[in-house]
Amino acid sequence: MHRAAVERTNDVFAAQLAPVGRETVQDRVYSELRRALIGGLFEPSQVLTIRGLADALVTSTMPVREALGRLITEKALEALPNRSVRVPPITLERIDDLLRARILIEGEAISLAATRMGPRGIAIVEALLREWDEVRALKHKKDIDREVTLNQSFHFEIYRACGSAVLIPMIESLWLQSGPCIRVAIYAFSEAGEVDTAHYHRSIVAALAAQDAQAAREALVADISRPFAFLRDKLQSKARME
Amino acid sequence: MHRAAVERTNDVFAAQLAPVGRETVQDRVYSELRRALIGGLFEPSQVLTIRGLADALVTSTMPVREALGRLITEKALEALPNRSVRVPPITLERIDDLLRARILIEGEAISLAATRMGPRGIAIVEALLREWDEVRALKHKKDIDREVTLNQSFHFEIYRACGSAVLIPMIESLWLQSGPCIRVAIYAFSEAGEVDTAHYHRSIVAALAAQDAQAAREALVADISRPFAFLRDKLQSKARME
DNA sequence: TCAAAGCAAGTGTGATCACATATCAAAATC
DNA sequence: GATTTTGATATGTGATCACACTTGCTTTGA
Repeated sequence: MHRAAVERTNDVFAAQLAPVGRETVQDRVYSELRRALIGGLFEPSQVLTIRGLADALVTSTMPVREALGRLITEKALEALPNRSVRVPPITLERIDDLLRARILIEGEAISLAATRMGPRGIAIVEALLREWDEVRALKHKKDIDREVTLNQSFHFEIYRACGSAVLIPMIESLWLQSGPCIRVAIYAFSEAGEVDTAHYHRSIVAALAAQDAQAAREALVADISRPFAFLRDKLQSKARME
Repeated sequence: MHRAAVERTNDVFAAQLAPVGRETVQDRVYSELRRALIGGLFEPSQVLTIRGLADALVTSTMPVREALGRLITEKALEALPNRSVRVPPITLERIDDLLRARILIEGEAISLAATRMGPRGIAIVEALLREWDEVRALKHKKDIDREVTLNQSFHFEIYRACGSAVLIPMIESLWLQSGPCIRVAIYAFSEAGEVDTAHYHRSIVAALAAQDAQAAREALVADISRPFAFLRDKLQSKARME
């Protein structure tokens, strides 16, 4: 076929056809497992099997085993000496360890973002906040998954502005690791009567709009510390009862 | 066989037989590739193929592809849109990004370690320093690999004392990412006449022995910043020449 | 009655095959 | 002679098979 003809063809369809994407099955499995982990769909200490997940995801074992291997290297899952793999169990030490790391790294990221996030970025996170308010307005239906997703978008929209290709994957890894814990904390919130989560987020946005890095960091620390503190108390009281 | 007979057998051999270990082929491949990456055996931008590595490591493709996948998720390698994988190229932004992250996280780790590392830990790192001096004494043979290994042991022996199961894997990931860059810097050192690396390490040990977290952090920052600064200058002057 | 042996189902690991795509050089076409 | 086409080779991906190990239950034997 002549070159001109090929380009003609491209021109005709370019506007109408969406790119079909080149995502592999493995990528989809990996993304799906990540989503499930961050969303807290798996419980701490839950054992996962390759064939079980392959059946659930309607694929063969191959993409699943590679995805599991990747999640194990980022400590989102844990390889037992039996060669079986499970969601890491919650311990007090792990909670404190995760919180400290998150404060350190996400605090740094938001400090950087405070000076680099333009009005356009601010507008986006403000829109996310409004969307969240709408979800919370119709309270009758506890759409926790939706809230988790919005919270994630809110935070990562900010972190993205820090412009670090090194820090952001680390934060993702930390969210992956704290996902199963956070889920427990969220359920605890639901039982205990929810505190105003939105308040912290509004403080964060205000600090970012003022380009006040220190205030943004402090508001963020308060925001991410709260569920961890909640979870910590819960675990301790449970430990006392036994 | 009766239980008593089994235990008799165990008693007889327990002292003589070493545990045989349960490492999989995939684990060995992964470790070997990590070693090569941290040691800078691969060059930035070098493309790696599954079958090529499998031949070089004398295994099949299966363990290699899973190891590559794991290294890609921790950003030690990079997946190109062609689906081929390469060692990430060096850019000025990436160097600054990596250095900032390393200062942040390794600085925190050594601060924690300063108060938690007992005299026993101090003795170990001092022994590593003496071993290093010996290697440097016979200077005629530039045993760079040995020095890289000793440097790694020195740093991670300290980080191990911080007691964080979250921070340490992150530091390993950062070393994996900066390995290929550092190798370039080390060669630059060799050409430019080496500055006294040992000085910084002695400062670190002194600060740790005095449990002075702030001084330890500052000495560490100086230590890890130096090769990055060197590499940075080298890249900039090369960029000017083109 | 109870512990030990044996068996069967389940699971992870590694090897191999089939297939789609990428790459690159030779050949063909203008 | 430059550009396109074509074909051979190389490479990543997914499926399937074979094997070893684990696990839990049943059967056996004292």
